[in-house]
Amino acid sequence: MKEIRVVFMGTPDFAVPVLESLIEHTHVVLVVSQPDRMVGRKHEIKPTPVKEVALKHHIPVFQPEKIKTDYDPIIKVKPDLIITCAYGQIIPEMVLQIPKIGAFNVHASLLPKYRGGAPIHHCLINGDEKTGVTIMYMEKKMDAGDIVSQKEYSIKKDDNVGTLHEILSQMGAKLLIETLPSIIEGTNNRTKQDESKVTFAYNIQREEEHLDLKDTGKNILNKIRGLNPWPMANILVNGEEYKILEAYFEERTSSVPCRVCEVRKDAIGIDVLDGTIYLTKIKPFGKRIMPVKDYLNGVKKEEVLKWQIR
RNA sequence: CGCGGGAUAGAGCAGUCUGGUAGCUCGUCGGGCUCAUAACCCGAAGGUCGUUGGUUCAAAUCCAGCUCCCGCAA
Repeated sequence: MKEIRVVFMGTPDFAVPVLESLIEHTHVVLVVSQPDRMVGRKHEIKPTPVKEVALKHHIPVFQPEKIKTDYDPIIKVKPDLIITCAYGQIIPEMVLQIPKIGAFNVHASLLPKYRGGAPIHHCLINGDEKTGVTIMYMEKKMDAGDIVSQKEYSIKKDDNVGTLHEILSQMGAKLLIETLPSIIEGTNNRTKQDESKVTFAYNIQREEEHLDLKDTGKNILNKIRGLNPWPMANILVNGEEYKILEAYFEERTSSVPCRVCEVRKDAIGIDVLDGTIYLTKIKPFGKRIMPVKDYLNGVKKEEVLKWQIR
């Protein structure tokens, strides 16, 4: 596959293993990534993770503001293949027609479930038992192309966004390399997505990060898991935003939602609809992430029992 | 020059306003109690109070610069 000329389009960490595999097995002639953005508190501009890898391997990088109108460099390198993974911009049909063999995408869900930018978060929030990765044809419509190959993953009880992200990005890279020979030979599978089973996983909105303590313990735990370690679920304590990273749940018949009912040695118990959520890892306002055990070393138990939670 | 919070023992914090012997809760180590323990009791080690300079008889504390961390906003 070394002679296959590939243009890779991707931006965040998730795309890095895919790019690295492509570099190892094919001839990556150009990397397309989002423009460098200001990140952090100061005016620091950081290259995207994908760009860093490209630079390390001395591969040219192209970072158009608008791929919709600005794609000449892709034409110039005469690619056989375009591979995308979490690029971050809608890619116009004109670009998809450039490569001789075709344009393919690596997506972190079992399509047609969870089209969109945050499939990992949504499968955890919904409490799914399995997810996976999909290699599919690129189409004008987002994540709607025909499926070439898929691989499933059984979600473990202690998986969160961080662990799934890691696992699925590796899995996606591996599946792509396994699938590539058939794509190059033209012997690959091509299955239409069942439109009746399509669901969407849009990016998480700021308001969705807030925990509804009148919900069931199970739903709340799923949400905590599905937002950990990024962007993190939160509650308001005395008007300040506390992030919740880990918790466990105990069922209880009589509970008054939103109230701190118990302070244990290493957990803070808050009543929800059908029991008590015990917080074990939090990020207090203005502080860093810490186990609740550490947090309790520095505050009085009585103060915690007086928390006004919303 | 976008706005704000912070840095004190391995961890989480108090002390700073009003300058005068370095504290609390944990953890660690040693000993005791116990059939036993993550429980309880006794004891110990562990800090140039982020960094540099200034004021002062005396600075964790007051003043100024710098570094790093954390939110918000982008």
